Amino acid sequence: MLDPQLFRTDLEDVVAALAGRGYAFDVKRYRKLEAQRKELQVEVESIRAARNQQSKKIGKMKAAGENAELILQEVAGLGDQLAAAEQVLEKVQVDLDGLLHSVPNLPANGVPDGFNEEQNKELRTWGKIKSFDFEVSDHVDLGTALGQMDFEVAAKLTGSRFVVLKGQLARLHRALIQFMLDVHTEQHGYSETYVPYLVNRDSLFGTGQLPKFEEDQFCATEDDFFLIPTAEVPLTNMYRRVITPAEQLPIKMVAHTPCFRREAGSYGRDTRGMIRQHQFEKVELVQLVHPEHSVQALEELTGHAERILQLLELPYRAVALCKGDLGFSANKTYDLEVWLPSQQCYREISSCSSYDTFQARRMQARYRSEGDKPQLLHTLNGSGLAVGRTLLAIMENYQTTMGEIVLPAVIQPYMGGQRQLSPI
RNA sequence: GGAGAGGUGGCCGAGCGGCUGAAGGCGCUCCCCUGCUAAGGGAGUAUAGGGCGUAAAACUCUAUCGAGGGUUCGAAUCCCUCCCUCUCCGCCA
Repeated sequence: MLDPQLFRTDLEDVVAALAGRGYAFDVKRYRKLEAQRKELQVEVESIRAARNQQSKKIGKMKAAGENAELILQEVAGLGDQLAAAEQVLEKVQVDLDGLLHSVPNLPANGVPDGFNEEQNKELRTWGKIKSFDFEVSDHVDLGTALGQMDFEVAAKLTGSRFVVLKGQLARLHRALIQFMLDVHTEQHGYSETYVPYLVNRDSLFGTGQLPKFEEDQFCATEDDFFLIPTAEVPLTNMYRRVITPAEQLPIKMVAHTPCFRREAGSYGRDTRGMIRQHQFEKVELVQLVHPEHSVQALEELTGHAERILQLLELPYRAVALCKGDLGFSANKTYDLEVWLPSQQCYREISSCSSYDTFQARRMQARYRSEGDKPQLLHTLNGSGLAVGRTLLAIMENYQTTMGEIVLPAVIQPYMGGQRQLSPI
């Protein structure tokens, strides 16, 4: 969330910045609630102060063996007055919190203007798009022909948007995870972390998925736990209500987890294949940094994700999301999009974002420099990479006319030296 | 799942209805003393929110002793619910 102080001091600027990303802030409602809040809070606190003072007096009188009857009667009325005022304040505070909690982050400097995907800005492309001298298949046809990818049996087990992988393809899927983790831990300085896949409401609130996006989450209602939509949630929330000594920053963590998303509202999109699933694997990078370093950190983190694509020799491009395409909590996002021959276009395979203090404020994740007060730190994260999409990108980009899949050199050691996948 | 014990400040630990934002100790910061080291003396040492302030400070109010409710003029202290930790038993990958 944004600093409530910012709304009080720079309302105009905040509203303008929000309009830039297509968010209409209800200024009238805010002004009204904030005015009420202020008045009521002052009232409640002054009643409370009066009561505390009197109660203390009663204590002292009783200790001295005096009769406190008179004051006691006087104070009795305060209790009801206080309760009534508190109730009204509570209601206003809840409304105000609700309003502020659903306000998205402000775009960072330099984020391109625009309200939708078309206005995102391509920054660079990498790798050579292969030309095939035969009709390319998509990963569904390739996987089915291999006899190692089965959507129908997954549908029987659960429903749509799930997949079963078998044999060498399942192994490749696992190998990609190992490979990514190895690169990030050994070359990029991330600390490997294993985390819960079920989290509570506080955690989802901390990273910004709640309260606004509850319908996108899978909930274990019995316990009020949620299946994580990304490892960002448990990783970042490890530092919820923690004050980290400044010299321990940056904190860099990497985790492989499954991710679960209901994909509500995307019923018609990417219904074929592994692009959009309810369950998928991801290797996630998270950094907690000193505010002065977050701009640089986003560039680095994005580079770390790009490194995986480069090592796998998959053509991709990097895109800066425009203001209107930013996620709720992000102030800046770079998407990495991998080339898919079957679709003749680039598709998202990684999303790297910085959040300035937006998540940190919700989580109260802070750092402290020697002798200073605790300050909110900055959070960042990015996929390094989405594993399912990496798998299908390899299948499509490395297919042969015989329907085999040639394995990128770096992955072969993880496949027992095997050099290609062939039909079972 | 059964039985028990607990959750207090950076840490240890007292308190079990008022004078306790919280004794005492450790740690940390500053000052004094001692020619180093060790020891000693003194002061300070939470976080968040509000009001007032151009800002910082100062001042002032409020909240916080696992979380949420309740009793009371007044709750760290009494009652209820929940969460977490530990010990023993059972079960289990």
